[in-house]
Amino acid sequence: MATQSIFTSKVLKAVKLIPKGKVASYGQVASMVGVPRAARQVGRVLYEHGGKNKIPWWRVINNNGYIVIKNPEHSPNEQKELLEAEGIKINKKLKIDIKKYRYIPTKKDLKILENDDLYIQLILRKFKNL
DNA sequence: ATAATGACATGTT
DNA sequence: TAACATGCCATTA
Repeated sequence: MATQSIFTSKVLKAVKLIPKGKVASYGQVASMVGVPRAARQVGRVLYEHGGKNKIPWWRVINNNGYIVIKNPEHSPNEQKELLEAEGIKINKKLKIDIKKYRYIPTKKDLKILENDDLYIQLILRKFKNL
């Protein structure tokens, strides 16, 4: 296996920070690792690494609250069941009340991801207003 | 070095 | 509400 890029390793680290019973959006994870507009890249990382190294890939959904997984090894229904097993309610259209379940990162977690103080303040404000 | 790709996000119809 | 359009950027070809 090739050496992972900084971006990839940070994404994996960030996803592991999402607590059981909570979810985060792709764009949110991108912001957490310092590249706010790299949501699609977060999706690609999970496509490759989902199911490996205890990565809780199922806790990442899109910003509208929908399960949008496209991976032959992990179906939308599998993701739904994994989330329900953690106590999250999901309707028939695979929609989640993201306002209710969204993980708001802590300063400590954002420090772990090597963000500087100014940037941390910035994205904390951003997610608290959701 | 250049171009295409896509587990997204956001604004406009 | 849903469909469509545009912007994005790490990877890959």
